[in-house]
Amino acid sequence: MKKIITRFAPSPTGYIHIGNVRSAIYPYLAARQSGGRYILRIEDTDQARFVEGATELIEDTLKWLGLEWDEGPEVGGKNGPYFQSERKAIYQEWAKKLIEKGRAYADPTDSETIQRYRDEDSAKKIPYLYRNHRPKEAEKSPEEILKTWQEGTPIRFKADPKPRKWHDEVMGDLHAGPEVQDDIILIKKDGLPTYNFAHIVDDFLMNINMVARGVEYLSSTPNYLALYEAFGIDRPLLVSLPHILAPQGNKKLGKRDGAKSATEYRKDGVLPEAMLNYLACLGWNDGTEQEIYTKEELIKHFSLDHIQNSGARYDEVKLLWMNGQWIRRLMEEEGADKFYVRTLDFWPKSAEPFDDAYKKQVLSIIYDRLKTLSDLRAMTGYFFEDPIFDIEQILGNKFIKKTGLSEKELASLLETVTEKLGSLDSWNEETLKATLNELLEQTGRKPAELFSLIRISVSFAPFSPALDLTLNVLGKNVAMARLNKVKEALLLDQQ
RNA sequence: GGUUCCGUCGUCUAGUGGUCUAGGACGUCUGGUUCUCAUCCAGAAAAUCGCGGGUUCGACUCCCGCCGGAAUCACCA
Repeated sequence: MKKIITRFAPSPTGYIHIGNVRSAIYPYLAARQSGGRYILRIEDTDQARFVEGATELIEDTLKWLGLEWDEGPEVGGKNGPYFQSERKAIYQEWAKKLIEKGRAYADPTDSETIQRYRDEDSAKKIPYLYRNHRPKEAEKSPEEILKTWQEGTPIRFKADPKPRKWHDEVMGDLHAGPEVQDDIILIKKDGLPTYNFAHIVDDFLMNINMVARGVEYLSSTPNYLALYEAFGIDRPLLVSLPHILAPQGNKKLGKRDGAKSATEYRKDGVLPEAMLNYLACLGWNDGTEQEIYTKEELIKHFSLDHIQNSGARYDEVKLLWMNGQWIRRLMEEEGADKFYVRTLDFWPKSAEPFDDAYKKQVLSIIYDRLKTLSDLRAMTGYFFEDPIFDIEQILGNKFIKKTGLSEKELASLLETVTEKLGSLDSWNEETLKATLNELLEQTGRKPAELFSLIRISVSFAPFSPALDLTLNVLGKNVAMARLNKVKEALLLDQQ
């Protein structure tokens, strides 16, 4: 297999939201699968849109997802620098090569004039193409252009418009006519290159042989092809990635739709394994019926030709399902000790004074009902502090209502319970399970009735793990105290 | 408007001319797991494969037309 050398080349204009993370994931998988290289390059040529700290945000996302890069910021590499703003001289040198070949020119036309061309063409209802307005300076000799060019004057490509065909690894065989090929800007007024030019140069110098990017670049591809041709260099494998669609409508998912950053999901208790799994499988599948993939499995099974060529709708519900799957899987594979470390930021405040051993116990009986780690906050409160006491919650419970028992009778039922549980010398899962079963027999109540009464008395929660497990973790003292409190309240309320 | 791309259950998808009276997953609904919620298990509903022609003994799969959706037409990436 050919070694894929590819890159993720984001612009530091803010966080990368989940709609864009796929264009980081797929090249990573392709590179790792082939034993190639994955390069991170920061495309910061637009000074106006530059956002302080955005690079760190991007790096953070990649690290969180486990997409480590072989070259780029922090790690360096032999083809650096990896910030385009530091490569200005390189682009200018390469632009000059094009001038020498007679394929580029310095264009002094001011923006008002350009706008006028646009308006005129639009009034005439003909497609606006700058090459139809090519200035006389374009006809100067290369020597003359090189001699007089100075920063401040943009450099434009001299298009070679003709029908072009190419192959896209996702979209298949594509073609375009000359009407989309134009004299694109190579070097801007500020001396920095445009994306259109910079990525061509960088990809070549960094030996990149596969470029994956969103479909929005499809219509610019003929211009890129013309540039490769003008330089006489081989083009890399081209991979167009369809957009991820917003939950509503047919537009691509964007920050306006509330598209969160990948790392925002980390705060919400989504595991990176689940995020990676979900995003990789949104619009890709290996032809089998497998749904859950580890990173290693993704690397092994990934293939470009199984990437869907239409947009995929983002479905947070499925992401959360997948996260639940991963929580269970990791708990069962890694064990509570190891998995517990991942949950440290997600416990309710009331859990702070408790030791790790106790929280691990809670975790191990509650993990299988978590969708996100942050569910811990809402679901475990009664393990750490006495729940808010509300007698109505007991009387209003549908299972307790079903018993048809009066408050006095409920109190006496609880009396039986506390007596029996209170006499337990050894408080553990086995003895509790046995005792609860005995109580069932002794009282003649249905499990739903008796257990609901006990459950609510100790938790005041709408649900809890199995009763024997819950009681065991709470411990005898806490459980007995709460049961007694409810019992007394029922008697008091009665009078 | 020009150009280009896309079109299978509500959603993500399998499907490369016959094994498709279209398979899986999420979601929904039903039942089971001698307690709740969830997990797990079993089952159900859910796609005239965008529409219309053609090629073929046979088309979701190939061809043409149409319709619908999207992208792009910057000194942004």
